[in-house]
Amino acid sequence: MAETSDLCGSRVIHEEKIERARLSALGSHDINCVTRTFKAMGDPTRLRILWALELGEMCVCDIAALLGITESAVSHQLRTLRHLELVTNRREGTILYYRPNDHHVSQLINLALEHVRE
Amino acid sequence: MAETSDLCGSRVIHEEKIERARLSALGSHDINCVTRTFKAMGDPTRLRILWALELGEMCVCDIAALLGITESAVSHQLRTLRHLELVTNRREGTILYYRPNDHHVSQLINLALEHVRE
DNA sequence: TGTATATATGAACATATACTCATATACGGA
DNA sequence: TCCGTATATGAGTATATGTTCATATATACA
Repeated sequence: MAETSDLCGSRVIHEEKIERARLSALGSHDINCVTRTFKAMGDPTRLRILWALELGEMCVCDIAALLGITESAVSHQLRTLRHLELVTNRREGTILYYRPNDHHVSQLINLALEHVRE
Repeated sequence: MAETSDLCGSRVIHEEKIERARLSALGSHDINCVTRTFKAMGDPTRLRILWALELGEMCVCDIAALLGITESAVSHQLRTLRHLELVTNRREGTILYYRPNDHHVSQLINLALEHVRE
């Protein structure tokens, strides 16, 4: 039976495991960035936008028509995705064409699909 | 200049892009499952738990000590991760040892890390 | 310069969710 | 069977977040 000690008000059964985990733990910056990325992809509207853009660039009103929601809602979500550098855009007159920013987006979605379909 | 038509109250500029996206869109079941998976990984507490477990199985109170939160909070989050089959456990007496359920978990985190570090 | 189109943004509201606290369950040992 | 340990669960609460509505900005064209 493992020894039980007490640290910071928490019971600690396997100190060496905790120490090992503490040493390889991600820094708060990494945690925040990765968390925000996953959170962004963890919303049905944003996930459907990202998946659609993998087929090719689309403008805001087309995405709105595809998803059946307002252009304002799409624009808000695109801002979130832009700030996380998950999408980027190019302007042609008054129209903004959005596309995925890098190949990680589709890789992440396909990995998650593999997971849930297994 | 592209033609503008109207469908279901939304402006539609590029009907063929919308149709193409509609045909390859993910079904609502896939969307729900993938969304829940990303949402689960989009929380700092759960992400730190998943990352720690990649080093080897840990029990609830060790995780609580590592993260500096209550065992109740850890247990609640582990339930979420269990239901999504992101983690699994084995019992040894009264102690439950948790570990990642499959290799997708670390692949997803490492991909996201690549993205935010680029 | 004035108007129309396409998108962005701010505030407000309704819902979702992460944690806490209290309590319940599961297992081992006396 | 009674007690202690380890974990699970339910209700409540504070915070976060997705959408809507109203308004602002940017570009094209007359």
